[in-house]
Amino acid sequence: MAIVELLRDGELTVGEIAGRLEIRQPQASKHLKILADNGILEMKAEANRRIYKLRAEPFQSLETWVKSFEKIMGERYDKLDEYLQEMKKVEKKKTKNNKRG
Amino acid sequence: MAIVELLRDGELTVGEIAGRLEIRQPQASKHLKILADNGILEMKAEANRRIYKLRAEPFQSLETWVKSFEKIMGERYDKLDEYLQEMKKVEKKKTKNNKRG
DNA sequence: AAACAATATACCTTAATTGGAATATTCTCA
DNA sequence: TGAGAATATTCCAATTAAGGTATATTGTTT
Repeated sequence: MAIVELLRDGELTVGEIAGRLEIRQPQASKHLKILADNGILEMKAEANRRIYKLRAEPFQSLETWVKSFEKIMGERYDKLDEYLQEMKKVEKKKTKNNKRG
Repeated sequence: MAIVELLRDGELTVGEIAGRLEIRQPQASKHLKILADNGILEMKAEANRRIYKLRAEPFQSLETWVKSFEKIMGERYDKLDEYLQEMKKVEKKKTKNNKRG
């Protein structure tokens, strides 16, 4: 996640990433490999540098995924709200019959 | 993630979650606790059942986060595109002077 | 080719996560 | 109150991920 946040501002080499995150170069390489293998990052080789940057696609997919949840949760809230309205009516009736409100 | 996907369709008790995901009840409880502690789920106690459901907020935050990336990546693409146009012009000039194209 | 720079890999150690079985807790119902 | 149901907690083993150091690889420069 730190790498993803860092690359938000633009592409960087492995060494720059390691330096800014204060991790060692092999750690940076390992995490970058995993992120690239999973399609989060893309790499271009330039001389003996490897420049990594974010890929757009996973973020688009994630947004689609998140939106699908928000849609469903919104719908469910409507149902719950209706239900709660019903409950209030029932509660009032009960209260009338109770000694304490 | 399996629990989150499962709860997409509505709230469920611990036992139902364990059953549908084919995990044991203690595992379900542990994962549910972590998800609830981190604000992903909310729980309501009903007799001796605990009913878990998704909370909307983290999904909204996630969408905001994702969108901020898409916005930035979109802007960056424009810049990169301009840059690439410049590079093409430079490459053509180089090619004219090279023995091989 | 030799020295150097940047990065990737391999191997090992340590930390964190996950899963299992047993048990404690809380609630219901007779 | 006692039995049973549903869930949480504890303790332990196993798996997985992360971090370190050394070294291999690739490219550059002289």
